[in-house]
Amino acid sequence: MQTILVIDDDDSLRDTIGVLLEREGFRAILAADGRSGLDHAVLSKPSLIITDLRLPDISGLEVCRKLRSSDSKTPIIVLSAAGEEIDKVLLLEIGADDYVVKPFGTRELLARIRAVLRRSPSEPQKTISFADVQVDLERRVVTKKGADIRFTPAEYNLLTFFLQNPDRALSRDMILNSVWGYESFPNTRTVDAHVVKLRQKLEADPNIPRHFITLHKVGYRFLP
Amino acid sequence: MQTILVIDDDDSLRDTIGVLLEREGFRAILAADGRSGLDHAVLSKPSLIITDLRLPDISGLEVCRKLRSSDSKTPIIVLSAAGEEIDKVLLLEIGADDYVVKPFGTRELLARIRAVLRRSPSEPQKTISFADVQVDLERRVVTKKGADIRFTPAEYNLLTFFLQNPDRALSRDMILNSVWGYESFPNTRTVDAHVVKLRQKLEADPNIPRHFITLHKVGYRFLP
DNA sequence: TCAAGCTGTAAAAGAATCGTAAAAACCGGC
DNA sequence: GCCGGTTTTTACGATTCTTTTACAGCTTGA
Repeated sequence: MQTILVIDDDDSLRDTIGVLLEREGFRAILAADGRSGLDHAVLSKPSLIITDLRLPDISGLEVCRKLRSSDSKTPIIVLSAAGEEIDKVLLLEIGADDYVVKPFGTRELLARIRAVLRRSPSEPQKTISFADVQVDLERRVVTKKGADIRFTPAEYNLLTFFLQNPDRALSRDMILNSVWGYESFPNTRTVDAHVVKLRQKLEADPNIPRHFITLHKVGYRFLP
Repeated sequence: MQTILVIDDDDSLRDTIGVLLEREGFRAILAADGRSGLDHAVLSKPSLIITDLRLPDISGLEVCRKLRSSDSKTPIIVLSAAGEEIDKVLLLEIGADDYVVKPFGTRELLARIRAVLRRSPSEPQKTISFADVQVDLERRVVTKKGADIRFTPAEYNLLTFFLQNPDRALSRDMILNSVWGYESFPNTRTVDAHVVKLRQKLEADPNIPRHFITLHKVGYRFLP
């Protein structure tokens, strides 16, 4: 799933865009000013950043500049109020990929977003995280509250499978097929044994699992 | 075939659009006011909804809001009279996907319809709903008025069986065969016991069932 | 109308599944 | 072959679900 960061100080507009994005299958991260926007840009590694030009602290232009000084790739769409003077050349020079004038319709904004994302194909996700847990798919390392946690290969495979299928009812057969492969068919309790390990290593209280949920007679469900 | 719901109080315009749509291979459902429009939206699960902004009872905006509160995906195109002011941000807020200003040509409307449908490809049915109840097949979750309701596996299986066979006389034997499998033949009262649970959890008044109907000496019938 | 047979329903009895630790089997490298 | 680590199986108490039971209230048709 692609993440989009929205920086705008207009609460209702920001939330509206957030809802719209989530409805369209994006993950939306919202920031009300330039500073926190930049923080989120670094922390969450969004696939796209949408920023208002006029922000309470740093201007949108400045946000672009700062972003570009550390990260040259993430595409940026700039929002500007109607009538606000926009120096298109300056914008593009600074590294904005597109701009949209308020007020705009869903169609227009989404079209711009899709166009920009299409031009800069997003790289496969390198890390996944939930709660206080981060999984670095490239280094194959799991950390909880910053501390490394060792996972055996089977545990790690099961964990990433859960992460890639959040909030879905997963039967033991589905899990065995996907994680263990079609050939091998170990006793079904194998899955349970491994889920226990995941809970012990990742749940705040393994007795009251909040992420790895049992679906009685069905299987399990992972909730981020 | 894709179904399109048209809500407009102008009889001739509504019928014109209906004819146009059918000529283009869509199934058209027509509603003259907001209330019946919402009813059709729930019952017929259209792929797209076209609604006038000004309606005799509920405004088009309100229709959008109500729709979005239960269903976030079905795209909406709003029609507005010429001169009528449209706040684009507001449209976006309530989740309209596009708008067309009257008077418009058939070509334009069709183009908008196709564009919107292209953006939201109809996915295989992942949820089933009736009245104020929604069943998410992928998450295996049942909600009533938005609130989660827990179902045991047998209850859930029975429920989905009813949902897939609405308005049909279902004998206890048919139900046992389909839901419990051919082998096992528990005492027939098992079905009754589970129907009781469904009623308790889903009927407004379990004493006066309106969805899970008893057919004396036969079995049951599910009415959406 | 009345009796015989159905159905509604709570609660008891009975089954099945799950959590979990610990034992057994496996596996690759030395 | 042995060793350390990993994976699978096993076993059993705890938990949850399913079926049966029992009785009251209904429906049906003579």
